[in-house]
Amino acid sequence: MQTKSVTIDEVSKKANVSKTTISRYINGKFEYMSEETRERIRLVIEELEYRPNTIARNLKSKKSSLIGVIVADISSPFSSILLKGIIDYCTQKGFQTMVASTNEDYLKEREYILSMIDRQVEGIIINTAGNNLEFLENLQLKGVTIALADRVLEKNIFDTVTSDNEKMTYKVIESLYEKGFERVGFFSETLGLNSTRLIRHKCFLQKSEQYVENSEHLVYIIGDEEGKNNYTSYEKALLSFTSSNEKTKNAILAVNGVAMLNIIHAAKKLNISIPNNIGLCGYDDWGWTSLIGTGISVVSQPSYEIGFKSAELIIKRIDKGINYKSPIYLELSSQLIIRGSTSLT
Amino acid sequence: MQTKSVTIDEVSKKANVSKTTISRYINGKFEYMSEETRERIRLVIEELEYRPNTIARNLKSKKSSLIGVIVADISSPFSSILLKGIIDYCTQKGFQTMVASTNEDYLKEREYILSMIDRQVEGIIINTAGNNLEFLENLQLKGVTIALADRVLEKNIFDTVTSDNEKMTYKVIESLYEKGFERVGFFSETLGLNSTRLIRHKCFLQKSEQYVENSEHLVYIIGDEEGKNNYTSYEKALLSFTSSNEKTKNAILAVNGVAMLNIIHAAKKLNISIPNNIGLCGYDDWGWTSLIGTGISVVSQPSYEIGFKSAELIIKRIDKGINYKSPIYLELSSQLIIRGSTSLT
DNA sequence: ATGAAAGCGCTAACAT
DNA sequence: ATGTTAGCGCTTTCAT
Repeated sequence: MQTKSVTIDEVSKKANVSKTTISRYINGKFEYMSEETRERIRLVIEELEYRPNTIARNLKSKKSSLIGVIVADISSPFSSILLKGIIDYCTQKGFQTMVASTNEDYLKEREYILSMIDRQVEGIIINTAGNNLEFLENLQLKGVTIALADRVLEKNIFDTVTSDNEKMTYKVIESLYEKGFERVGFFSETLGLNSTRLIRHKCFLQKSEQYVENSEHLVYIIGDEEGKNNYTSYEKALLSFTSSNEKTKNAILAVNGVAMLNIIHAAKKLNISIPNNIGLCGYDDWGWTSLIGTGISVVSQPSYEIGFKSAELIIKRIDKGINYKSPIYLELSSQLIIRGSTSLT
Repeated sequence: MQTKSVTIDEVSKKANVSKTTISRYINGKFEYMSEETRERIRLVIEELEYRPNTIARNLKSKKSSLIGVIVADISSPFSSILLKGIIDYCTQKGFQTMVASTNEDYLKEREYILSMIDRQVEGIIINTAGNNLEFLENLQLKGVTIALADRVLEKNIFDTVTSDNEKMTYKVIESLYEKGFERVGFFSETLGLNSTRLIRHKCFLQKSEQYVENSEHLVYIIGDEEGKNNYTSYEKALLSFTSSNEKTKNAILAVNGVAMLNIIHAAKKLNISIPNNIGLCGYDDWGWTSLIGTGISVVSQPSYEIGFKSAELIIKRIDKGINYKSPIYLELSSQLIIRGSTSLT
């Protein structure tokens, strides 16, 4: 891209020293040269506007100061906050980030990861689309530094930062039934390989058993596939849920912010009032949740902190070398925020 | 990071050919070798799991297939959609992206841009924090390929993709007065160097003159500095606006989605009903805008397309070489969506 | 305090 | 159809 750029050679000639000395200068090893030389080099570099070629330095030194970041869906607010956490920490530590988005495709995930390794990234933070346990394990065995952000794989294999999904899912369901709701439905897009959705789903089933007979039929999956509990739209699912038992007090737990938004849209279209006709609670506390109706109750996730911490973990791992001890698993706390959408009057 | 990686040398030895032939193979120049050799190389590469070192290839070839992306605030939904557009196009064209966020700091912007150039990116897409006209012009003169996304600098210097801010600002103000509002206030965070805010502000003043005497005093800036029209919080500004003239029908134009959200929060806190006590209209149509109250009227911006197109522009520029013709300026269309927040009954 | 020389892993001009 | 050779721009021994 540069028409022609200044190299270390030109600088060394103009400053009348060897490339070695220039190299020492740009690496801050001033002990190896006289005050005078140092100053002369400084001036020449300034004059020529010399900037070392990072690519060339990397090739030789094997240090790229690059962290790869793989997110499953860059357009979701969750990812953008996660990314901010990651980038903030990395920048602060002198690392740059390469970002890719897999659109929930685990094959793309593999492709992007390999491609980043080819670029000599020093570590990779992954918000995984799933299904890549073996693939990632192999990479780690080969010396690739990996950290998982938000979405988990088997514990004790990778450094992982996530949130307390189990605990909060139990808590939110308990809270709903204790408030007096008699049926709590679980609404989600296709669970797929998404660990977060899978965990919330599993905990939903487990916890619901304390309160209802058959929790399976309270699950509503919105997606394209055939199968039981499977609907093609939020409206259909919502209609099915509300009509299947009109005499009980019903509430919905939405698997994430996107699902929650879709449910609110569907409810509005169907003229179903929240919380008068149905209660609603979800995950993700984005700026608007308190403004819709009497406010939507949510589990507020520490998205930024998950990003920040995962970056911290990976950079520490890089600094100390890969084998200093077993994987670290961090579970950050979410917060249950109760608003009007779950009040029974 | 890799414990030790396979190089072209090992492959060439194991395959009993020269490095050149391997190089030809990995660059797809199969015309230069026999079917037999080709197959032999294929097998060796597979066996050794050889992957070419991108860093080394870049150093020699001067092609990094990397696009730098600088956004002003990565945590804003606007940026994340913009980014998605950029990354989608780049990925599709075989480019990878390096992302940095300046937090609206033009000095950081400079730093990150230089650092990306040091990494030999082939082009840089910038959502500029402002104030870097001269800096960027100089870089472009030196051969750096630059495209601006959303925020503009002087026209006809850089490839630029933005939206029709002037037109839509006129249109939204016209629409408000035509609906019967008698005073339209303009609410914004500190304008700073943000071209989008500055343009909307300028157009607000211009257009408002058609309808009111002194449009200057209808501007409410929320920020830390001292100065006229300057408030420390949205609540104070809102209170000042509403109380300064209680007999007229008032409406607010919020400079962007974030400001809009803040105004709604403030109105709620102050028990000011939208639109009964005050009309509201903003920019950015994020999923929730139709769900708050009777819906918030907005100018919906083509954020994804701005990202996508700016990536297209820069990659075309890269492919054809820097000087093929004068800068391209693209203004994509926004859409005015009228909802309940601007109805006068 | 400074430099010469040998690479890092690859590409490409120029053989043959 | 294949190889030799000379780098890309830097870092890093090993000398002096």
